[in-house]
Amino acid sequence: MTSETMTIRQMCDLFDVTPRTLRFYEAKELLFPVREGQRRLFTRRDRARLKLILRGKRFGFSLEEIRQLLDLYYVGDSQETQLSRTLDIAQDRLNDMERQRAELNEAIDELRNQMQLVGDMLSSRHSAAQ
Amino acid sequence: MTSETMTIRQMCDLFDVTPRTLRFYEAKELLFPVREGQRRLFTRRDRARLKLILRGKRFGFSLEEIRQLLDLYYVGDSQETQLSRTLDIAQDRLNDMERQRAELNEAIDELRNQMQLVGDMLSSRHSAAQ
DNA sequence: AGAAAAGATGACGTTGACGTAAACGGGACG
DNA sequence: CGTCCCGTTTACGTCAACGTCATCTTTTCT
Repeated sequence: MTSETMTIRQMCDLFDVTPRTLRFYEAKELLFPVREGQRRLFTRRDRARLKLILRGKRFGFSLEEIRQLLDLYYVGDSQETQLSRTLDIAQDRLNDMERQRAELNEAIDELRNQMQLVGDMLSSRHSAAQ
Repeated sequence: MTSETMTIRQMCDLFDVTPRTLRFYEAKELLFPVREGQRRLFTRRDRARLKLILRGKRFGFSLEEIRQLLDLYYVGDSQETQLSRTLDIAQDRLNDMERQRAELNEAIDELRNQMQLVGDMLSSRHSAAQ
C-alpha cells in the first residue's frame, strides 16, 4: 500500500469497523476499493465516503439514502440531469435534517424539564426524610 | 369508548400506525391499554406514551431505550433507586441528543456548502452553453 | 521451508421492528 | 339469518445490516 491506498485492516482500525462491513459496503456500491490482484485497496476517496457513510448512519439514514447522497460529493462527469436529480435528493435530505434539528431541540428542552422535575422530586424526598 | 379511551383503530388513525404496531408495543410493555372483555382500550396515558415513542424512534433510539426513558414521564410510585437510575439513563439519552445535535449542525452546513458548489457548477454550465 | 496471519469468497445465522396470513368471536345491519 | 367488519391470538415471514462460520489462497515472519 502506498500512503494513498490502505488495506482493509488499516481501514478497520482507522474507522472502527469490521472487514465484513467494508466488504458489505462494497457489495452495496458505497465503496469502490481497487484491486491489487485479489486484495482490496481503499483509496482516499473511499475514506472520504466512509466518513460520510458513518455520519449518515448516526443520523438514522439508511444505506440506500446515503448511497444516493454520496453521489453529490463525487460528481465528476455526471450527466446534467442526473446531477440536478441528485441535487433534489440532497434538498430532501436537507429538509429532513432541518426538521430533525427542530424536533431535536424541542425534545432536548422537554427532556431537560422532565429531568429537572424528577430531580427536584428526589431531593425533596431527601429533605423530607430528615 | 369514552372520550378518555380509544379503540385500536382510532389510535391507528390518530397516529398513523398499524394495529400490529400497537399490539407489538403492548407486548414489549411500552403501552398498557386496559381491557374491555377481550378488546384493548387505549387511555390518555397511552396516547402520551405513544407520542414519545414515535418521537424517540425518529431520533434513532431503539424501543428498549425508549422504554427505559418512558418511566421518567410516568413516575407515580416508583422506587427511589429505580427513579435515580432512570434519571441516569435520561442523562445518557440527553447526552446522545446533544451530540447528535452538534453533529447535525455540522452536517447541515457541509451539505449546504456542497449543494452550493454543485448548484454553481450547474449554472456555470448553462452560461457556458450559450 | 513451515507456520502464522491476513484476506477472499460463499453461505447461513441473527436481531429489531414489524408485516402477513390463518382461524376464531361478537356486534351491527340489510 | 347471513354476512360484513372489527378485533383477538398464534405463528410464521421479511428486510436491513451486518455477524459468524467454513474453506481457500496469499503474504509475512522466523
